[in-house]
Amino acid sequence: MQRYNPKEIEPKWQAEWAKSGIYKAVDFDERPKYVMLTEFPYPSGAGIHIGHTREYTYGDIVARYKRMLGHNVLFPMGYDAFGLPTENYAIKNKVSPQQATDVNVANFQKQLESLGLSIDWSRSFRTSDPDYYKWTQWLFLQFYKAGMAYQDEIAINWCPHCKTGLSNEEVINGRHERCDTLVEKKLLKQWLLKISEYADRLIEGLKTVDYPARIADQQINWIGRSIGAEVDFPIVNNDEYVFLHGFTGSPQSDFIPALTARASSLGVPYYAPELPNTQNPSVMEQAQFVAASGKLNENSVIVAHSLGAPVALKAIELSNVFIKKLVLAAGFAQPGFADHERPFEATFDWQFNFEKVKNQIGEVIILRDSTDPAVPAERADYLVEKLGGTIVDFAAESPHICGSHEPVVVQHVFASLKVFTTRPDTIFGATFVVLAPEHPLVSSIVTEEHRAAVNTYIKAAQAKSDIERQDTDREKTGVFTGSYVINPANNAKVPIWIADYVLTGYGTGAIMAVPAHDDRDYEFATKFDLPIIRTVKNDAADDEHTHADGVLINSGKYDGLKNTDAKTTIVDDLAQIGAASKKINYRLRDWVFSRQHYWGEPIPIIHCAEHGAVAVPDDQLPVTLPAVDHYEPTDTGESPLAAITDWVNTTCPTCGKPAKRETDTMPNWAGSSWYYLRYYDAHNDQAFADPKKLAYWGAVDFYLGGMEHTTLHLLYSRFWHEFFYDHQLVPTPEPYASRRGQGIIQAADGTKMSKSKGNIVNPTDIIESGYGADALRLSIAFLAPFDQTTPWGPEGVAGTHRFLQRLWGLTQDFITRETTAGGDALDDSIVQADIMQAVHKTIKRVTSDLDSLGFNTAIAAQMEGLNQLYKLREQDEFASINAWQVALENMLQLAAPFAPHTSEELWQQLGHEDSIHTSQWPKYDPTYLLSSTVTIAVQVNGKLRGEVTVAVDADEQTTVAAAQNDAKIAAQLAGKTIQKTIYIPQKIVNFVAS
RNA sequence: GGGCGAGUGGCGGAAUUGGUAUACGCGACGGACUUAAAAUCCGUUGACUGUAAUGGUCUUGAGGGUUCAAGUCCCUCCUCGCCCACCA
Repeated sequence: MQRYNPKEIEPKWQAEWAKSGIYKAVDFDERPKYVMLTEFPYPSGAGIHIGHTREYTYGDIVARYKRMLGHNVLFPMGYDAFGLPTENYAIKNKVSPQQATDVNVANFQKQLESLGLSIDWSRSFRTSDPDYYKWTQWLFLQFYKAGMAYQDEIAINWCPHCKTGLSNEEVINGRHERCDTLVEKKLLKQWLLKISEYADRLIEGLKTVDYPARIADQQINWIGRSIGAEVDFPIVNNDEYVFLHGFTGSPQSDFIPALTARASSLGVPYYAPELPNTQNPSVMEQAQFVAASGKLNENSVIVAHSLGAPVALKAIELSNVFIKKLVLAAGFAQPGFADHERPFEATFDWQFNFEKVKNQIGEVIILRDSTDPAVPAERADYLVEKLGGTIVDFAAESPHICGSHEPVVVQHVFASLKVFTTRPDTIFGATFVVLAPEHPLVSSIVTEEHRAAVNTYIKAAQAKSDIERQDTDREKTGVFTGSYVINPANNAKVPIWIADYVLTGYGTGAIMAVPAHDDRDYEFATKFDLPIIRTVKNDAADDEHTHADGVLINSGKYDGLKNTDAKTTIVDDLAQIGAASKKINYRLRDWVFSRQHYWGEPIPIIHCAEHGAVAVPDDQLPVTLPAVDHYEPTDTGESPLAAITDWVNTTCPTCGKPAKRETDTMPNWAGSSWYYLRYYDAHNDQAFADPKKLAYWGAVDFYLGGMEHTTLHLLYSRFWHEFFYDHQLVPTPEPYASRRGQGIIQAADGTKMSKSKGNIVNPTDIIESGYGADALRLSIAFLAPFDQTTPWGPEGVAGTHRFLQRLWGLTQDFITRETTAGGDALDDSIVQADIMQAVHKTIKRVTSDLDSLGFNTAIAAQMEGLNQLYKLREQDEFASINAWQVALENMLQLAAPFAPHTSEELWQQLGHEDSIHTSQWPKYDPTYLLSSTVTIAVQVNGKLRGEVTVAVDADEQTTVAAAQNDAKIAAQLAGKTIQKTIYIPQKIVNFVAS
């Protein structure tokens, strides 16, 4: 009899499998396809750890199981090779990152092979291969060409240790997720991807895939969709308004009353004259009238409608004063008014000293109505040409901007502060507003009296780290600006404060503070003694997540309304006067895509003085990394590539003139955002993958990975894939049909495994110690449910090793048995049935456990089955040869996904020439499970008092009688009357007695 | 503060729709084999109790409830883990 020696059989079968290629996935095969994907590893210098082993063992078990069920399984593996750790390792060891990667990958590959994984290595690649990153660059350019990749100078997260910018997702609790360094803010020109444009799609798509709730919830939470409104709070200032009506108009016509109403509510001075001879106007006469009014000065905001425009321009020219702002609504300064007989043209020469007028106006806004039948669109272009300023295109309430509200006009006339709120129902309780210290309006609204205090506060806020600023336990701080806004709901004048509890990056960077219904505002109001007005009775809703049925109070005409209804009603009403609009905000920010490091994919863009950022043409891809000696990161926010002038200097693809390459590289999340697709066609040099192969393999059937990637890689790759789908690059809207996260393995004491604690267990050591890969795989899979975090120590391997030895021993005993022929001994029929029952019970359990990813219980079932077979062996010593042969074969097949080497070896020793791994998964036969008797638990008053064995088809009467007659039960029932008998067939009898 | 999940022997963990709690394994203890140890094999192993029986009582974080019957369902509370977090 051979001894069980995994050290001998494991390498033997690994070599054999590699030779026969049984794990190669076949493109376009007729069997149903199954893509089993596990996250590819980052090839660090440390080699694989126990977490890799857990993930890949699970993946391999599923891959092997599906293969035996008859699927065309693709179980691929590659390397996520770009990134900081390799670069750091290379710098430290004075080798190139390419060389370091070669060494590390070779080591990983060896270790992964020693686990006996059924990977199709022919499809392997590294993200740092130019053949691969050519397509990463090409795909980036698809984003760029679609306007989804853009450059912006923004304050980004900067890791001072790694000397690179980071995305929001890479910052955990204010620290870089990789090195735990406190993140700083740095103003840098960055490439960004517009992931925020896919916010809704990323939420909606989750409904179509099979993800556990905790993964879906985490992504939804991260995207952070908030439904609310933007509300304009007019700023109280020293503006003085002049409203000039148009031809045949008056201060009562069109939108002028809306303006005067707003001005009165603001309590600011305004002048809205009736111009002379409105039915037969002379522009010069009207302009002289305005100029002579004495109402024009440096605080003037002039609003002119239609013919009021030339009147205003001439009046400014005549008055010789500087005015603050000019708003022209459907204005013009040339002849050609399509709708009238133009009686005024004769009285006006249409000659302006535009040079002079332009210098007399601070700000010009030209409102152009797209539905205007009277004033041609070019009139506005002419005005901008002569006066400068900006054109605002919109569709008016009534053509030629003659509506009675015209909210767009109102918005552009009065300076206002935009806030975002999810609680517009509480607006009557908004007793102050708060700006983030970085808000762009701060410097223009702060009064001289408060400027010094405000500046001090802003400086202090900037000096604080994000960690400090986001510490919720910190006491509220803030400073008054001296300015006020008008609450548009009740026209109350409320103060503007600055405080760092308002964040610049979210919403509008400004809030309306409702201390009665928001904890933070309450804290602030209490500290600075600001008024608190309760406006919703029974309000349990501090944010949009809860929807209590509160009723409005202290809210004017809205009193008595349910607050959930008031949210809509109030916004709708405010929208009427241009003071609010519905708005959805997301916590998700655009993806900062630039890294200032060498070891990454160069961003394939060329900057030309004339043509700006130009995409590198497809035929010039890949833009390869230059081979250089020095590539250390700089502290300046500039990539080390910038110093390699030979590489940086190039020519513009558009004009051929000298130009410079983009020197930032991509984050290492880039290569991993599409790698699964490359496995479908790993060596294609014409496309990132052949569309036919993409169509054949489709979505990944099962993607297993780490929970820590939920809001990083998993979210990023879904975003890329959805974008690809929209651009007809991939056949499915979602990349992964099903996703699961495996649990974390902790050290035996329940703490995190870490280098510094020295409690890391190296899987290779365990394999080489003599236990072998099969025992290691079993011990990890047996440990706990696959998605549960659990402590692990190598002691468990001894247990699964024993199981394999027992499996080995029983099979060897059978092979070397002394009984030869004559397996049809007369008395073996009962044992034979027992053998088959034990095996088929095991087949049933293992199969259903595998279907539900119950790896640990699938192994327990096999152990129980084997224990039973050992007991049965004592009864017949392999007399029932045929039954034993089949039983052992089935047991080996059940073990095959878990212990591929041992099962293969024994399978072949039992006489098979083909691999067990291409054999067909055994099916359980229910007829073997039938038993002639059944044991029934008997309770008295709900307490277990005994059990009886009855025929499986015994009826209620027989069973209850048997239970009652059982000695123990009879003793319990003595002296009691049975009130009720509960009978559950095949399971239980319960006597209720007293 | 918000979201999600979990509390079962010394340990990892089992337990279809409520229906024999503690499967399977580790560890521990006892025994066989051995000069000895390892390995292997056999046995015991939730707690208390002791009338040693085919015994009794208790036991799934705590307390209450529903039910013939609760680890499982309901209510209240406690503890732990993960994710998010001054996101308006």
